[in-house]
Amino acid sequence: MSAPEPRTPDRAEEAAPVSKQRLRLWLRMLEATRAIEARLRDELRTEHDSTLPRFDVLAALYRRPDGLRMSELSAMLKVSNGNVTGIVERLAGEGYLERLPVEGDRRAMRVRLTEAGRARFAGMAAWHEARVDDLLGNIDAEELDPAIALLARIGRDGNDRDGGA
Amino acid sequence: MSAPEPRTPDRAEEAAPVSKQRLRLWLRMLEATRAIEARLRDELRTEHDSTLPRFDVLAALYRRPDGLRMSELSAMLKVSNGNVTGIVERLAGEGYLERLPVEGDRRAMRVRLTEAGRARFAGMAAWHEARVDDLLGNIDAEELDPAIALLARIGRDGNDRDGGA
DNA sequence: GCCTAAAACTTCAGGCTTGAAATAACAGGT
DNA sequence: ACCTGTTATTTCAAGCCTGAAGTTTTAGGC
Repeated sequence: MSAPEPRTPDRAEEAAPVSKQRLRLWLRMLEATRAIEARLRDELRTEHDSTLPRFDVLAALYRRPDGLRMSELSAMLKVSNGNVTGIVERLAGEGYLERLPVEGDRRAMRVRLTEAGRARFAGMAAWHEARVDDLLGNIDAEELDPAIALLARIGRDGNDRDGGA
Repeated sequence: MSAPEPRTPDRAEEAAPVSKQRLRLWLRMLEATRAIEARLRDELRTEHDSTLPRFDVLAALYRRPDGLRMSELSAMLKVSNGNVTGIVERLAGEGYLERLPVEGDRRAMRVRLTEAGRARFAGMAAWHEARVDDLLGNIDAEELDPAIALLARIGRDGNDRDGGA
């Protein structure tokens, strides 16, 4: 119990290394993702005076000229409702988006980019794409499709502990 | 093979799609990583009453019976010094690690797991490896090595904006 | 119309994270 | 011994994030 060693060399002679390799893959994923995120966050802060969460919100709204409800926004970004409340509040304070009432449902809020917000995001988006292209420059064209396909299979379906309860 | 690529006579004619693909790869990386992180964080919280940052600190210290200095710890985990201060404070409060003076340098702090900390991590580590193995169960054995190799090339070397200044 | 359950948000406490500023201690030169 | 610059660490403000609890409004059943 004190050391995570391969316990049963008899039957699981091949299963153990594979699980180790999966763990290694996971650590590399984390490492790579965090390195790039750190880079983007830093430059977003120093050169664009913004943050990744703000960028994500602007990006989601940019393709929706009519805006989104708070709950749609949080579902799309996969963050909690309360989280979106705060980010939207700050972005609205900065003049990049506006909150509108939803006709027929006084509980709901529709949130939409202002013109300033559209212009703001357009500038950041071009920078962002170029920057990501550069940071992933190591990956050649023919490697992209397979890598995308592989990652698309991770974290989606029911790899639940209970095989499908 | 899947995309009918013309032979790109012009310079920018191929650069654009590749950069789009790199962006797509980045978004998939983010998506997959966040999905798994969310899963692990949730179960770590509900089933082990802990968090990912705490787990990371315990993991780093587990392989170092003599402990680590605060600065070594933050360098290893690639987070700020101030961040580590807080996490270590909480873990020490919970009795899982202890802070010792460093002989010959009264500025420095050595941090080491207690016996309770070792036992605590040993339990979580087995769970963690099994859980990651399950969450990445979609990835077959023969895909692991190439994927690991590809990710190892991301986020490391100088893909800096200034090509080598 | 009234009641209850559900939905859309917000608020809050607690924790994580960073970058900047503050403290304390060391190291080297004079 | 005294400065000066550097190193190790903590402190702090601000933001991000979650899950839980609270508010207001809607929808459905009666």
